[in-house]
Amino acid sequence: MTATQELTKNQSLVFDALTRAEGPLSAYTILDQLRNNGFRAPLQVYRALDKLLDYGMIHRLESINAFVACSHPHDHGHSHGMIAFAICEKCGQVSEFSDDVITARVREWTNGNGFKPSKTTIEIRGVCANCGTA
Amino acid sequence: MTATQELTKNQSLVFDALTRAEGPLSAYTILDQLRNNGFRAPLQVYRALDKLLDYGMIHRLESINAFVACSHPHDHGHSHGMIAFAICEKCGQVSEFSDDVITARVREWTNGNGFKPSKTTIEIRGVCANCGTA
DNA sequence: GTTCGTATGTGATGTTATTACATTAGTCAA
DNA sequence: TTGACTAATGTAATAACATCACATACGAAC
Repeated sequence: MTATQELTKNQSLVFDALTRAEGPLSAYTILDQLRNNGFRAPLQVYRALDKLLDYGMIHRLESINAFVACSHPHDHGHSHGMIAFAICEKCGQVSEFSDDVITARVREWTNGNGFKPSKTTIEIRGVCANCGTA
Repeated sequence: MTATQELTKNQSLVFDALTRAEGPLSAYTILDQLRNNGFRAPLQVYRALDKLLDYGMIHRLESINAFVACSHPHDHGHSHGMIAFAICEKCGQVSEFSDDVITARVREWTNGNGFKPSKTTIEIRGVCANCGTA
């Protein structure tokens, strides 16, 4: 799965909504935006979100219960490491970055403790440069 | 706020419930455990949790909507850095650690990007050593 | 004792996510 | 073409998590 064309109808609608938004959306916000496209129930959104997460095309922001389109569309899994998110609590903007040192350091801990990681969440909430100076 | 004695009645009850548990509990699980102590409504739990979070005596695990007693009771704020959690998806056990390198690396990013962090979440979900070998 | 801040009690409501079950559509093989 | 299988979808109900609004009680300061 590498291109939007291979998505199903519902998956495309949800992915497009997230891409248009340029910021995180809750599942229910997506649902409301897609009512004109025939969406009636939360499950239609959640099912699409699950697949898009599988495909690495979107991310879930655990600390705010919202979803955002991946900002590195040509590197879906960020194959080399974990991703960190900086979430502005004023404007909602999300910056996505990955850091090899952090990745290595986390892996050190998990290796040293016999812990098999499946998913790692790194989320920094605060105020972005724009909102901080304004 | 440094000792359990200074907590209010509800705060003590909630904190004790979390301490007894030796693992994360959801707000509603705590509520159910405290019904015999006069708890009737979620807000009683959430208010106590908010305070305990303020005091640094407990942590909130964003990725599983649960709360856990701080495992470093003599260093409530882990004053020097951010805390990471390794959460076992089999047995629910949570390991808490802090890593200066990760802390520094995150701070580098935020400084470099003019981002003022207020709260940072690092949660590793996976399978702990015990559950992995069993 | 009045005032004020903090804590508490209670019901209703808001928000996020899942379960259960029915239906539709596509694929592949006999 | 039919049948069997799998993936996607539709829908209603419910579960799980969290907050709002308002009333009451308690304790310290004056």
